[in-house]
Amino acid sequence: MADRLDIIFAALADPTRRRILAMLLEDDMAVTDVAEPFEMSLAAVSKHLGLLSRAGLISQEKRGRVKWCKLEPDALRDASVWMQGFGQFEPVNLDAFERFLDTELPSQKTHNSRR
Amino acid sequence: MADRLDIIFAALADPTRRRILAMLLEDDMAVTDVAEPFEMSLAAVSKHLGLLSRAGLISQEKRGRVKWCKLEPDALRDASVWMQGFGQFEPVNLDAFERFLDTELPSQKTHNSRR
DNA sequence: GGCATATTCAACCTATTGGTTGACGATCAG
DNA sequence: CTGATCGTCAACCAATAGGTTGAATATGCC
Repeated sequence: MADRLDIIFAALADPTRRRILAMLLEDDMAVTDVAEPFEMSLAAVSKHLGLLSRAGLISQEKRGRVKWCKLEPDALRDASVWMQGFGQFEPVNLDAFERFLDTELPSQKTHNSRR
Repeated sequence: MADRLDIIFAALADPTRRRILAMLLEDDMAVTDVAEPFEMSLAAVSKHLGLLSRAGLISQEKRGRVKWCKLEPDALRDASVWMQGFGQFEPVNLDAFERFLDTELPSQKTHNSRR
């Protein structure tokens, strides 16, 4: 009964998960590497990734011991369509997006080791 | 500490609240009229409206006994900017939006009495 | 004043969320 | 085989979300 949009918006409503998505925007990452910059247990991050995966926002593929996480931006299209129906939004302002990334990715250390 | 985007996305993650927003897209409405099509108490709808208001997605203005609810589509801009940074979304597909409205506004009886 | 209407508040209940820890299964390296 | 690494699972916990009901507060009508 829970609508697809319910799940997508709920997934986006958490700052940890939005930060993960922003990280994956740069590159695919292993679960352990995703978890590294967060001050919480690996299990907690694993749960967040499970939520993102169930929402279709990322996909996960296991190769060997390592499970790679990949951003699936297509899943945002439904939500984006829904939202844009409400407003005559200005043409996309990428600068504003950069500002969001800056606030949500503090202390931008480059991880993505071991590919 | 709860980010503005947290609150906006959380507000959008509930089907009742999305349906309310879609209703307000047509016209401003009094709290009682907003609540009418829902199978839940007035207090519950009032809480939902409070959440939407705190998220900035609607504004509420009391005139006499009646509190009028008004859509504030501007508040969606931040979230929209965030999302669009992730994808090269096709130009807005209004037909898709209409489909969402159909699924989220079942049995479209026209309320908006007593203005 | 006295009653009806519009809306919120307060207390409560249950389910879900976001986190923890410890044990576990899989896979790779030596 | 042994041991380390990768990731999930299960059980638990505190806080929040979404709903209820009943009382309370405004306001409008006669």
